[in-house]
Amino acid sequence: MSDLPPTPTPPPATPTSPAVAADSAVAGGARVPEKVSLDGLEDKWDAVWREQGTYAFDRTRPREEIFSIDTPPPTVSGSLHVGHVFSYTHTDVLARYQRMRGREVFYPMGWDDNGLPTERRVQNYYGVRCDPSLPYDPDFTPPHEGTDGKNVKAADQVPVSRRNFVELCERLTVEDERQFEALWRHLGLSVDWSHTYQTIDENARAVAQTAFLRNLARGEAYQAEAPGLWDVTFQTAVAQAELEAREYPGHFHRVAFHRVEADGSTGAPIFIETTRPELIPAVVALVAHPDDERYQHLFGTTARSPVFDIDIPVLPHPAAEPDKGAGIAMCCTFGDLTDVQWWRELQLPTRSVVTKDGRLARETPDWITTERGRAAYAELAGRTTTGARAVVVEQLRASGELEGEPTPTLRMTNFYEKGEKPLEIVTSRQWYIRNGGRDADLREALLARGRELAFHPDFMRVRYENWVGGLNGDWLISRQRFFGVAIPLWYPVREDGTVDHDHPIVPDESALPVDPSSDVPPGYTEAQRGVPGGFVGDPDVMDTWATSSLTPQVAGGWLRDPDLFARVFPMDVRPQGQDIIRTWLFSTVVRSHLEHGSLPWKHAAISGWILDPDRKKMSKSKGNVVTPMGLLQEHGSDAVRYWAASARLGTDAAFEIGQMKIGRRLAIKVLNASKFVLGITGGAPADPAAVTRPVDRAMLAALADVVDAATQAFEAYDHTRALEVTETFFWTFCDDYLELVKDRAYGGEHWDAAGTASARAALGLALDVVLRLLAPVLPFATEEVWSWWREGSVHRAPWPTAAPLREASDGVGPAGLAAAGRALAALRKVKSEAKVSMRTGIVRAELGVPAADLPLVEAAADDVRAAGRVGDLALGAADEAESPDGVVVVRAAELAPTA
RNA sequence: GGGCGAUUGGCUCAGUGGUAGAGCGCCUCGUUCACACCGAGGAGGUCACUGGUUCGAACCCAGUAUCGCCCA
Repeated sequence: MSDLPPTPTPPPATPTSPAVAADSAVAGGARVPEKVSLDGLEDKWDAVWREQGTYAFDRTRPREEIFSIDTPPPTVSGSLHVGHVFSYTHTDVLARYQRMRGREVFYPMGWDDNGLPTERRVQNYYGVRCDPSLPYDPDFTPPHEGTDGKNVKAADQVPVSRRNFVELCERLTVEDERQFEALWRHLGLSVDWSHTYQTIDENARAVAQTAFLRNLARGEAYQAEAPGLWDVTFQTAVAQAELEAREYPGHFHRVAFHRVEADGSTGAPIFIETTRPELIPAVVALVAHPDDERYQHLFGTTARSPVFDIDIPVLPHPAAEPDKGAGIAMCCTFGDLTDVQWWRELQLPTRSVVTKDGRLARETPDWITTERGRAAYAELAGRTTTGARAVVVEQLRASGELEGEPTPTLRMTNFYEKGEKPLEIVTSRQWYIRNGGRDADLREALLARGRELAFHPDFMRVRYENWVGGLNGDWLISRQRFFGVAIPLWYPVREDGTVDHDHPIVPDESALPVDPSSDVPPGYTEAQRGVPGGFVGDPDVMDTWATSSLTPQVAGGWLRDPDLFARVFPMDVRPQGQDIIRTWLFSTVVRSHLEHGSLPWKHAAISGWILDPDRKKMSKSKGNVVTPMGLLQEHGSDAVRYWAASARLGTDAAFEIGQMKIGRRLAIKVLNASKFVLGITGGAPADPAAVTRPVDRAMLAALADVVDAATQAFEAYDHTRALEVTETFFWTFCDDYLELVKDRAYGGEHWDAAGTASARAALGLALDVVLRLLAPVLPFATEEVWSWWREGSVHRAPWPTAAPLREASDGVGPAGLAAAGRALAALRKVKSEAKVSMRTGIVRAELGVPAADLPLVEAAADDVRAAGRVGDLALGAADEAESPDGVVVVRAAELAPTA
């Protein structure tokens, strides 16, 4: 009985509503406004929810009663767009359902202010730039406070310490966060706003550094000097997950290498094709496929490079592609990842010419020994790769070692996702965390975690598996950037002034977070920074994903609040976009697996894209974004939420104003139908035992089925199905049931009291249940109606169950409502085709009802007669011939004369 | 090149073996006694294509095409 309405008590005054003064109190205690409206409900109810702590998380509840959500922290320096509203609504709908099911929902909100976007924004807003070598200045005042969007030139930016930079970031993002919070509140997210975090705040830094140090202690984090992808614009190493392959135009150059005979003389040319002739000075081998007939005789011999006269071996390797170019390739250190593979597997020497700024080394390499080679290189020194390429092509042409003219080509090239120049491969010392990319056992363990995780929709798991299966190295977490969580290490400086990277100095966990550029390691003094016998701080920061991969720990209070953490972790669900399965989702699984030996959550709810009308992904760069707040204000939050909730997880959805209008219509209908029902029942307690009429019982039986279907759908993370079945029922309830019972529910002398009581009780029961079913999607309209006659929030009311409705329907099936509805439709059709008002009376009508439905319609005959305004209604059984489609046939109807 | 998803009325989408569905839009009409941010009725589809399995296929199987995304 718990979800039947309790005895209503007078609702509390709601001074926030100007409509209250005009409320009309009706018998039974309901206070329904004369005129209902959606306008202003967002502000009204946000204020009430805030004041009442409706969504406050009760941390005393045990783990099994808690539903915890690992909310995606939006990037605060970016702007919110419709896609955010879309996916965050999916999460909120789920949160509200779980809350009504009795789970205490842990629903925090984070702000992602760590990383490159914020770095750029702070630079421009305050006119500063981060220089980690500087000491912290507690009295620093930035040169600007907002620069109206103008960029401050790098030369004019004042260098500040990392700690000062972080402080400015926190200052700047306060305003961003206020605006985000205002939007989320307006949208109706049931977040507990006392649980917020920033990915750069002290707690997040402490968590990220602690996790890293523990990875280090267990051998899961390590440093290596190795060739890696490098962005020459940002001058930082880039991880595999940040790659983006793009088509990039170039030219194939057919270039002659030369066979070196046993006596040292050069012989026949060996032609290779390359798009990067400027790397010829870095050549270390020629490589062909071991089975390639054309080059069998060359394997094991020596070849000499054009122009630079570098002698190199000709070697077989299966990664060479016989049908690509000439089938034999030059291996340089390093042109691409295949070069790295050859270099590693064939144990070739390292001859690097491209430096970290994307230019060729200024010193002529010592492996170029001939005079013409050294002269040629001198012309390249210090040039960009593009500039050097043009020079080399001229040199090849001059020496006759270029065959024919370069032919244009378009090939896939690796870019940093935020970069505009192709990535180079540069050797540097970097930190890595093991992620299974170089370890089959770990990879298998992480794949098993993927199978353990419930993806919604399930097929999204494939993306995880593809990514994990395709990893070709560990996770590179160090970045040569300035703003971010510092790598919490120092290194001893040897007496000769060189840095001893092999013996990092580790802070105590209790000291975290630390900034090695301004904090001093244990046992040292600031005076020893950078001097022989002293120390230096690691200048790098961690990849932003190295912090984001710990959002469950950051939000859940790992380290700082073990009691809370034990109650919320592992979390129940991670909601996120499909685009960051390989980054955010995967890296979070890695960290949790390594640190906790478990999944970070049980479910992953993956939202799709928002597509514009041209089926293109909506994005800022395409200039087709809509301001979310404007959208909410124009259509109403419930309407926009309805649109979002109409799209299933994992499915791309069209940005459709029309769908929002439908949502708005539904929300208004909820207000109006509720007003009507409460106007009749007065909000009096609905007694299930009073429901005696078959059609009333049938309606409740149908509603019971809807409750089951909606509940089942929500449990399967299918909010769309839940909404659909509820919405369909609700419209039938309004269009057919309300019309059928209207007259009887009003009562009057021609109705017996029991019939009127039955209708009123059924209306009251149904309204109560339907509001609760719709509450997750339409939190404002349902709360508004709830407040008219109930105490407390509908969002803390228990989710309905079918059993009490079935009990009230007393064994009557759900078919009676639809059958009576079809009879009513037949009468409406008569009027519609006669082009008369629905209020027109029918003196006499005879309906042919399919035999199976006949008893059902007969049981509701009084209601059908009243709703159709029929004086004399005759019902007969229609056979297959008369009604082949099972419709109700009008055998005869005599319309009353219109007034 | 590999993988995943999609292809159903003008539009947006449901529908996983048993006589094609919804909403919007459209057409016709009505109405202010819950609802004009309204109501009623109607028209409209050989379910992308080709084979196959089956008594029966939008649905299962094989292949093809187109679109989108992910990975090479």
